[in-house]
Amino acid sequence: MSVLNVNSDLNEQQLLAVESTANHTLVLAGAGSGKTKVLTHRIAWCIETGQVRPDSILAVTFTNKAAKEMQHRIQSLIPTPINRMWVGTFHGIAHRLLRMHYELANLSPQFQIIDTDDQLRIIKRILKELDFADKEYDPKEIQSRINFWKEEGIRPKNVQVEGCSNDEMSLQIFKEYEAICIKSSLVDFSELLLRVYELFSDNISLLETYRSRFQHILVDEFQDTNKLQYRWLNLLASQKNNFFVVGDDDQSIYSWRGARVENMQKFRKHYPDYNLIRLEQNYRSSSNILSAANALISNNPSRIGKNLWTNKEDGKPLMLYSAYNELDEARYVVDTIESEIQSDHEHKLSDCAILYRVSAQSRVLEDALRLKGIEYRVYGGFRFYDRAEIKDVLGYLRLVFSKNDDAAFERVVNFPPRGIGDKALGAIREGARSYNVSLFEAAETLLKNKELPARTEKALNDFFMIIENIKNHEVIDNDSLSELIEIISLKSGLVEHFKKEKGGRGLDRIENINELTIAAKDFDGVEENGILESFLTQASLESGETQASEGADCIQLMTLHSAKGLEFKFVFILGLEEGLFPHKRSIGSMEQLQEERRLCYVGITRAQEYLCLTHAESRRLHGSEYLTSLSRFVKELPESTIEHVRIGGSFIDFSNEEKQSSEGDYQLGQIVEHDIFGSGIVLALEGRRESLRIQVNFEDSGIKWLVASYAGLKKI
DNA sequence: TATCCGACCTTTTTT
DNA sequence: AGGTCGGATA
Repeated sequence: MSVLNVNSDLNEQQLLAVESTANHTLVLAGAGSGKTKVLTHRIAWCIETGQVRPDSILAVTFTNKAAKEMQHRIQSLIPTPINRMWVGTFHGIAHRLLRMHYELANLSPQFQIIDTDDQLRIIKRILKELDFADKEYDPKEIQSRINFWKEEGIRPKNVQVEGCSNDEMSLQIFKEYEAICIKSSLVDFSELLLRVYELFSDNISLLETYRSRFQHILVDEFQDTNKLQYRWLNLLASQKNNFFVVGDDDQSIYSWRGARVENMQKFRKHYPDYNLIRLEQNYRSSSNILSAANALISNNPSRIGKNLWTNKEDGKPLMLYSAYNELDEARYVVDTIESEIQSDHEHKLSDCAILYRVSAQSRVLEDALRLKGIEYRVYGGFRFYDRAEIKDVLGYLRLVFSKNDDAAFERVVNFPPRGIGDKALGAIREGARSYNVSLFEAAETLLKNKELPARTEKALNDFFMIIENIKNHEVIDNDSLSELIEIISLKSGLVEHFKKEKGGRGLDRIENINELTIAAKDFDGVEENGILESFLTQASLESGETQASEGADCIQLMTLHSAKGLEFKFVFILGLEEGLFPHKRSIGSMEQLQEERRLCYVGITRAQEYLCLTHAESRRLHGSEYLTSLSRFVKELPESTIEHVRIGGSFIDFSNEEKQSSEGDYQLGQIVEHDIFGSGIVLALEGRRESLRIQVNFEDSGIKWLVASYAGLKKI
């Protein structure tokens, strides 16, 4: 099929984008408007019309999944092999560049990527060593502070401290952290990006090489780029390069992890000759669903602005169900799936998604689905390579690979427990610092010099024996990674340890280790150096989406965040209540509230034919029960698109339960007045009757916890 | 050194 | 409710 034919099924706007001849193009692509289609067709078109060779194209995405899908879709459009094209995530591409230019980037050739967990471990260790223990500092907070700095492109030497003691001490940790990373050749996620940025800005000739190599740079989900990623792209994309970005400001839902929608405005400023193309025809949703989405998002004042339209029929109205509580809500959703969807053989279970704001909401649903024997799959949550047992095995693997991997040493030296506690570890760290060697080498030295108590000495010797044992096997079968992992899981005592774990949890873990062995089989028999490296890289850069049930036909459960980019015939959005959605942590700020609204917009626009919204009048969350009020987002939807579902017979079933206490007098979001503090908004309720405590955000006096029976609050 | 118990906290997630 | 963390205890 020729590309011209392929392009013939594009609409006018899509075609303009695909064949845009401007050097810089910003495509404002509404939900369901064929964003990926435009991106893939453009690449296909560029190659096929002979304008560009695949290896002068750089296409950047945010997830590995998106990268793979893009590659796949392009290849299905054109016969030219595209494996020399650079398609990948920011991190994947950065990693590739650093491996190629490690010397210029001041890295050792065998630098290791560490993940969030390893990073936190290092920070905790630093805190302990610097004796910050007495102060109430949260390692996680420091971690995000450090990553925030890095994502701003800031090194410790560039930090401007403004007399804030918290910052000062974070800076001290930052310095120490950087020293450790340099010493042990560790690179964290934000470091990957920052290094490449510095690599390019410090080596103009290298930058020029890549500028002329990557004639075309394309970016997906541009609204999700952070500051550093933008600077990175901006460096690479000179005025001469062809820079093509696709994004939707209305779907920006990741500002909390550094995404900057403003990058879309920046693009317009940096590339003034840019060509702006709006994709506004929606091919996904029925007209009712789209009207609801449009009405909702129009309440956000700061938008670039676009209006999605469709030539589809009105379709079914949106259903709004008012549940008595979260159990009733789950029951209604599951019943509806059973009666409306499962009964019709035209429909597959996988056409159907249940979306919610917080992952804690999935429990009740899972229970209800299991009760009915309906297959389901929960997306997100724990990722495969993040599981503790997987990281344990990988820890051994890393240590076998490199003695100098301190993070791996710490993880594994006393796991499974073999009597090397804090004290022994402290001595080893001390030794490592004074001899300026790795922990592993320090331990060896301590052992040689007989500086340790007999018990520790024996334990440590055992540990070295294990590592030695594993290594010997490696020599025999050095082309079988899966075998090596099997040997590790046995010799390390991990499997034995997990077998003893109570509650069946351990068997799951062993199962996961087996899966890791299977994943490693892909690398078996590859006659190439650095197999271990590439396996470890895959483990740290990819989340391991390979769940057995992925292809199975089942109901899809996920948070609204993880639903972005997907579409389903039937969508249920649950928990439309003030305080839950919009979440109470976002209610206080205009910016965050707008982001919640965009999240709701993302949710609504996932639906093709059928959309059901629910809220529960009473909800049990974190152990206590709250009375709720309907989400403002529902009130922003046009009444004409909504049908209210009457509460079914099940209401009676629940009325037998213990009656709600009078805590119901207060609702989240309610305005109250206090004699001294003035007026404020109820943020949270806890306990009941005389022990009921209320958290109120007072206009003048800030957030306070009050005991309801003493406070004498007046409802307004 | 390992384990158990109570205090505390609780949005969203990719690399 | 359920997980994590730190201190106290075996």
